[in-house]
Amino acid sequence: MNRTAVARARTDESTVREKLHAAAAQLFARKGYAAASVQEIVARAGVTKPVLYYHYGNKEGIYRAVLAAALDDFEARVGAVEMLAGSARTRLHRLFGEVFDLFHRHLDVVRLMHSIYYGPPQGAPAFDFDRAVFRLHDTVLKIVRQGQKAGEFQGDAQAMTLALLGACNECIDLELVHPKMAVDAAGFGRVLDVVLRGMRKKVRQ
Amino acid sequence: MNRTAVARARTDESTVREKLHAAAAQLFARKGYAAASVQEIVARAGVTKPVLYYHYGNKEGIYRAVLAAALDDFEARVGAVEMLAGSARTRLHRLFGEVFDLFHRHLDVVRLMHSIYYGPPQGAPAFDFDRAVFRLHDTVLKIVRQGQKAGEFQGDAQAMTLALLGACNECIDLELVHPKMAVDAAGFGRVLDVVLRGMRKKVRQ
DNA sequence: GTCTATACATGGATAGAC
DNA sequence: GTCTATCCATGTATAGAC
Repeated sequence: MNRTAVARARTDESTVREKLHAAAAQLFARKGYAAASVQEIVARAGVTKPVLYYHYGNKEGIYRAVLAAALDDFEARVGAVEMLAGSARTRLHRLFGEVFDLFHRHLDVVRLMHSIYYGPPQGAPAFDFDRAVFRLHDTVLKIVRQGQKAGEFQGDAQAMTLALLGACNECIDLELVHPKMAVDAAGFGRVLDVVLRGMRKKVRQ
Repeated sequence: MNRTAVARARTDESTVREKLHAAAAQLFARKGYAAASVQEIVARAGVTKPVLYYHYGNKEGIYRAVLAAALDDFEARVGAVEMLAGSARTRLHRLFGEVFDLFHRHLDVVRLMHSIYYGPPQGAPAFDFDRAVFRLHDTVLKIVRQGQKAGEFQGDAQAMTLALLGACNECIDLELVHPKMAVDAAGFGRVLDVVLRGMRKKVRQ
């Protein structure tokens, strides 16, 4: 039984790094980069300032660590759904269902990323979100094109991709701003279906 | 010729209030509320701090003035398009065309509002964006329902409204983040058409 | 690795002269 | 109405002891 295992076994104690990471994630998400102070982060983690600077170098360091961890998680999810079988329509439903669900369970982090990505740089260090965003975009576009080749869809692939992503973003945004009025997974499915209906190829009846 | 007219006639001089307003609008939009300092605002306006506090009370005062002016402008536009004639499809195209165009010409302000509305409260005073957002949402929903009654559309009115708004937001967001890849008005029209196609009622052929 | 104490900068806001 | 000078709180970051 080494030292790490001993530390892990204690009461509810995780390592200091983990506590700092968790505290920073919550505060950055709830207050934004500028408004979340180092003082508050260390207070919530139950340590003092030098501990944070020892482990993460500076405020920017722990900020990057938090964002990177969240994005890695997101990419792993998308990657997992990417290689499923089935019709293009089914796979798009699965993909967006997964994304909707993931965002739904991490609204705070989504809110933070959203404001950093789309909003003015609020004194926050630049961070590369594009990799993850492009990943999702390209995955959707790929499935749409496969659907075209298979004769499922017709129309402008880029326009269809944007319409699909827009439907997803709109439902997430609604949840961010008016949780009471937000749609659930079924409601999101109906919004998605409006778009999918506009994509499908007409068949002689 | 009164005193105001004389002041207006001078070189490029507008009133001090107007210069402060313009400087604040730019800086809030480019840096966010917290990161835009009073010092920078007054420097850009070519005056000193007490002037700002004399005219607007405090930082929050000029911030509210900037946002209120922008929202009033937006609501006036939506109101103007609201009472047009034509098919539901045509009116939706006109409405979103107007909104897309307006946002396009004020990207900085849109960016600011976006981050305040969807993002974490970055130390910024609370501000009521809901009035304007609901206004657009309700206008779209109303036209959609009229389209249903007229036999133009079929389906879930709420889902269709969200799909339309999502298409619009997606194109604006794209412009905010990747101007190079952004779609123009025609491209936006195509995205809108994907959704509208999914809304329309099938006719026997 | 973690603490106390502190240096140092910035930012919001005001007093008081003009 | 506008200026100069200044107050004071907060925030990032570090020195140095343990």
